Amino acid sequence: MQRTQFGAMACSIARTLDVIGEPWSPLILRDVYAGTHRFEQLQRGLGVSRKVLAERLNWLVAQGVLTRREYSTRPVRHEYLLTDKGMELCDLLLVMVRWGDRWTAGEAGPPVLYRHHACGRTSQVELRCSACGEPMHATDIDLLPGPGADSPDEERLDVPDVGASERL
Amino acid sequence: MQRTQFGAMACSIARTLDVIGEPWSPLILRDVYAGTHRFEQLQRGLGVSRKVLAERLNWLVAQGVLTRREYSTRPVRHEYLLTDKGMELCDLLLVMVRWGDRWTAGEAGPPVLYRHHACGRTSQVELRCSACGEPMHATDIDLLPGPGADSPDEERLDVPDVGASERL
DNA sequence: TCAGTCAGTTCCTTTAAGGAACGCCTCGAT
DNA sequence: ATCGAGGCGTTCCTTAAAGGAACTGACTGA
Repeated sequence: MQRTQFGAMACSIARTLDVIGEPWSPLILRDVYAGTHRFEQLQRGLGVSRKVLAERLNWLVAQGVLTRREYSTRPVRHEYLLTDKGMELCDLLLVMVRWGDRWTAGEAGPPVLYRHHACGRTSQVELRCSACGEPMHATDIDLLPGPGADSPDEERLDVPDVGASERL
Repeated sequence: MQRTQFGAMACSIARTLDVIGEPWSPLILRDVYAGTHRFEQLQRGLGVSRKVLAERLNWLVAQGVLTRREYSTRPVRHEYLLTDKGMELCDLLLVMVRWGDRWTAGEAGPPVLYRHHACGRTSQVELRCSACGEPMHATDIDLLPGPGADSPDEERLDVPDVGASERL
């Protein structure tokens, strides 16, 4: 498949995809978050091939999203736990859940409900502006080049410039 | 690659991935959101192969995330626009941006800034509970089986049961 | 008439996913 | 002590998908 590496792009979306964009990675994250920490359980629960699971776990550990913790010496056995970095990635899962619930759940309704500790109620996440606290959606936003933008280009805001050769 | 279909799983994350989980799809969505609507521009901006771009665009149109609008008869030319369903998917991009900015941007800082129309300030999205309005993160949540759950299993909450044969 | 634009499509090569088998270590029962 | 099962990978082969370049086809403008 010889897949393009997204990590080098000057775009936080591409760089996030570099970390969890591979097939299965978000589902592995979901299961670890939901309490499945061991290789065998993950493999059976997901139905993913052992080869891919091993690759993904190594990658996620290398990226600092998961940690490997020894839960048994002799034989040495590890389990996989979320780091802070990984736990924050789970916020992304919550937003995926909201969209999936809204647009793909259909008649049956959402397969999982989320109860908020603070208020004890079953609810969903909502996106709000960190500055004013009002709802903030993709429609309510202007894009501006930030300090990490790599090319002061015309109107191409977050389009990566990897090749940097054919400009046009 | 003979990839597993996620769409059939009883999990909103898996079903969302089925829609935009393929490589390039989120970046295509990003560019359409940022104002790139035509095949040629998308292809050049992303550096994706034309074959894959055509496949992805067809899929996203089929899923109702994008619409094809004719902007020229003779020759017939279409441009790609976000539907409401697609625009709501962009919320997901905003959350990816926040994580990417925080964990992958490094020294250079975020490549793109977001200005909130309502308050005019440059800010980020924040996740809050739709019921009580307080911050709501993956750490603040309990998972409960919902109406759309497919198997009243033990503790495996949102793990799909596609095989349904090997239970253990 | 000829180059150029735009949107795909086709073909070939390379790489990744699926899936099954195997390897290795250890514990527990016979 | 021997056998089987649990747990965690690794290896191998097949199949499918990504990359990339070339090609088609309908137009435009010089």
